[in-house]
Amino acid sequence: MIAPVREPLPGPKILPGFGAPPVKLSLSPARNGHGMPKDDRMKETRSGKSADRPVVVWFRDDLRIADHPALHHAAEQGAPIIALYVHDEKTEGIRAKGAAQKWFLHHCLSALAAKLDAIGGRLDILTGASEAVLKRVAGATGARAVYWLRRTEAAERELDRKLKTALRAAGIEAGSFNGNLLHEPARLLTQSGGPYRVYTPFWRAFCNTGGPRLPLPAPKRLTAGEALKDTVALADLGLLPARPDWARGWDALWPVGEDGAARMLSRFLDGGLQGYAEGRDLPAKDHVSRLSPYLRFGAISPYQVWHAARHALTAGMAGEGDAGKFLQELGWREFCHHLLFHHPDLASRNFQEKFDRFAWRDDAAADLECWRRGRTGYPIVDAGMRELWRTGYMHNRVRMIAASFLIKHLRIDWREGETWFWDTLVDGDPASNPASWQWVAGSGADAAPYFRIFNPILQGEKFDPHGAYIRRHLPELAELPDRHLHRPWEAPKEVLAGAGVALGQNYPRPIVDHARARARALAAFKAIGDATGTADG
DNA sequence: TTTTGAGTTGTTCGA
DNA sequence: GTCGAACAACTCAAA
Repeated sequence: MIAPVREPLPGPKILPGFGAPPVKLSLSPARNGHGMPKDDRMKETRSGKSADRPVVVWFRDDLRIADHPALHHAAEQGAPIIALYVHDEKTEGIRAKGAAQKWFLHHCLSALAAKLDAIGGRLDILTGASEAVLKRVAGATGARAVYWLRRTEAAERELDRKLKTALRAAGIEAGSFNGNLLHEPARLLTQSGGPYRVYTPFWRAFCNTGGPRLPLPAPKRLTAGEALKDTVALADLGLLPARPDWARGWDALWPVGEDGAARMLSRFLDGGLQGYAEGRDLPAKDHVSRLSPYLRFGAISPYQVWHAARHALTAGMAGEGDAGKFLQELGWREFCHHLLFHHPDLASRNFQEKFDRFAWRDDAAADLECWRRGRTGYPIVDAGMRELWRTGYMHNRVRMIAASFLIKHLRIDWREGETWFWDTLVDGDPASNPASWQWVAGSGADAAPYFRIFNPILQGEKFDPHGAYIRRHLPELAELPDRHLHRPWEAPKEVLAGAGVALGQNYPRPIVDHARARARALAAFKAIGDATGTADG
């Protein structure tokens, strides 16, 4: 069980605006489907023997050495390797990482550097606009090739496309590999040739593709290329919070890098997977994998996770139902990336256009702040928001409850919630975060029906029946008996006094009444449903 | 082409 | 207390 960090945290770290304007992109042509670059031709335009010229491996959201097709391919060639990370805050349209993500990123980079060191390599860090940096490095070192793993975000793909063109024009091989996704979003399509919009058919189609390849081994030995000029120390990137250090204690929650990911994985397979199908809904229990931030930064690959779970199943460590449910969660990660790939403005724009008419409240700043701080008066919501604030993580079931509350009870635009999660979650993911928020809002593909409005009281009673999760994160309510814990405002005065709860003082009264909020939400959703309706009430 | 069945995670109300 | 139906209509995927 992971103990919470009791450190109170400071105000908002960053509140970026909603995403940059969508970038128009041309889809790259079909690839060969084997994770290999589609153009492997060697180009000899520089002097010197090809084998002496270094290969640049550009690390991005794939901070590992095992099961890394780009590194693997480079290492097989025996050339000196320049392992490069570019801290890019310059390229336009690339979404700035949230504060909690930066903390996680820092530690992944640190761990990757150590991993590379141990096999004779070296991680170099540079800052600047990626395209310019890569071109400069490739030119200065006389690199023969640059390899990387593909990403999903539109601006990043556009960057990669431009870089690829520029490198090839300069006679340098440019190879992109698939290593972060189990499927190729451009290739897994419906029979009519379009992208999937519904999860179940997507998953069925994926399962019919024959299953993911086996993970690649980490290289045993590398030769590091010559040191680069102008490299930056990791500590100087400013990824860690300084004063106050709101992440104090997080290293106990999140063991770093690939080794940390492996520990999390085996902890989960040993203890959490058995009973996952039911246990994953109980936030007080430890039946979730907590692999999301590691997958987000590529400290572990989905191939490694997939095969580990399959192995646990065949070894009898888990039942078909439990393992299947867990694999499906990997499937949801794939589906979210599928959606982002085909809908680049997923984070900024309603997937269903009719939601552009939804009557979000624009005078709700105070309620939004209550939600962020975990002061809504609904214990399960507040416990989740405090868990997020203190640990950089929130249990999946509680994410849905908290998100539903913001959208439906407070009628605050889902993009406000998405932005907050992006900044505060260590696993803030460019695909999963917006896709999930749209799913809850009902504006997404394959969305929840409009009438599915979580009752925060019932959800608490159902999934945290003894309040262990609430007590953990809301110590001010810890002494309340179970039957009043999920609705303290209904508790008799003497019970509240006996538990040391002073409503309105050390714990807030509900900021909205559930029944009324539900009725208003239903009306607002109904209003956008009318084809001719104008949702101006 | 047309048709058909289905769609992650809920709640409330009345019998 | 338990159970089933109602809660919109629509769009997607596949037959």
